[in-house]
Amino acid sequence: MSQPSPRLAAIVATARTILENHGREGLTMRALAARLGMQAPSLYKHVADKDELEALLIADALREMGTALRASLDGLGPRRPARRTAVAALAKGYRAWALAHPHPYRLATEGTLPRDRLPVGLEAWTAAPLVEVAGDEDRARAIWAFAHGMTILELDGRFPGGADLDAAWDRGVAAFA
Amino acid sequence: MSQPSPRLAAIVATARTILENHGREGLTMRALAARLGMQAPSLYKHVADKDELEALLIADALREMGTALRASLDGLGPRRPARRTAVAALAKGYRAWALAHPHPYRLATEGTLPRDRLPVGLEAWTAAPLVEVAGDEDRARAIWAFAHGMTILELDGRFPGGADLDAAWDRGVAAFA
DNA sequence: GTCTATAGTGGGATAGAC
DNA sequence: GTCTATCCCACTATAGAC
Repeated sequence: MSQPSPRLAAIVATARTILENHGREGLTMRALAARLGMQAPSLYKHVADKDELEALLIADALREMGTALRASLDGLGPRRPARRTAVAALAKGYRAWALAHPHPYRLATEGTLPRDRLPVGLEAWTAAPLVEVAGDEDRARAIWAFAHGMTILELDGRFPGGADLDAAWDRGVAAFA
Repeated sequence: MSQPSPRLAAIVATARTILENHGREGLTMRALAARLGMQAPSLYKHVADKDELEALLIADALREMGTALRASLDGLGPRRPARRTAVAALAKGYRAWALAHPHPYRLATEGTLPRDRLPVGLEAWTAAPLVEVAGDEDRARAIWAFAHGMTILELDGRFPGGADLDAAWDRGVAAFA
């Protein structure tokens, strides 16, 4: 594992800022270069292509999500919580991270995951807290589908204006407890 | 309500074919015109812009989804089924339609819904079977989120290769029964 | 490692003649 | 309602000089 050059780290950090502020479509090689005070072609000395840059951003997002999920469980204290308590905590942490970082969340969860370009084991590491709490993989997948569905539908403005999304989340958490 | 011209109907039908075969990105005004044996600018005599064309396709998809959901319930016979039975039937019909028409499903469920350009009441009509079966709107939203999450994650290849998705669906259906 | 220049691709949309 | 001609935009990526 070689350390990334500081220059590359700066590029990724700036790309993340643009992603947060302007979404995936706003993240162009030109915009990124301009913000770094360089020309777009120069970026290709640091990154093979745009897909590689996106993969780096996805990896960052997955690491942050995994950290957020673990922090949610840590907040419950040292004793092993009831499953419903744990699922509720994970759901809360999941939703909170996604709403705080909608564009990185989309990048990391929509479309095909570039598994070839991600660190080995990262995807599983991110999901591990949920798998552990759910008890088995089938339930974990169902809970994840519920959480992702609620999140992406909320981000896309799919629920009616007056919808009580807290209540819908509670229904799902209760169902899977 | 004026009837659409037969020409417009043909344009939408051809657009649907391209969408089914090549996805949203494959549906360009040029490709559509070529398939119709005309030039791209001519399309603008029938449609204001590409967004309007997409809205027509979304409306078609919503009508088909609503029809498919109703057919799923009709298949259960004249007697009022138990909720779990009804939810299972809706889930099966929902997933089947989406897998049979992945690109129209994506178009109709991903991103912002152009409500201004859709027939009034269509969105609610599509969702009505689920709302009725669920009993209340919070549960309906939770079930929809689960179904959409399962569907879109499956379409995006997000589950591991060996995942038993039938089992995950069953878990969700059972949870919401 | 940065630059300039530019290739190559693709897209949505309009003007005006017929 | 269709055509031709065309504009404008934006993007990724490469070549070669410095």
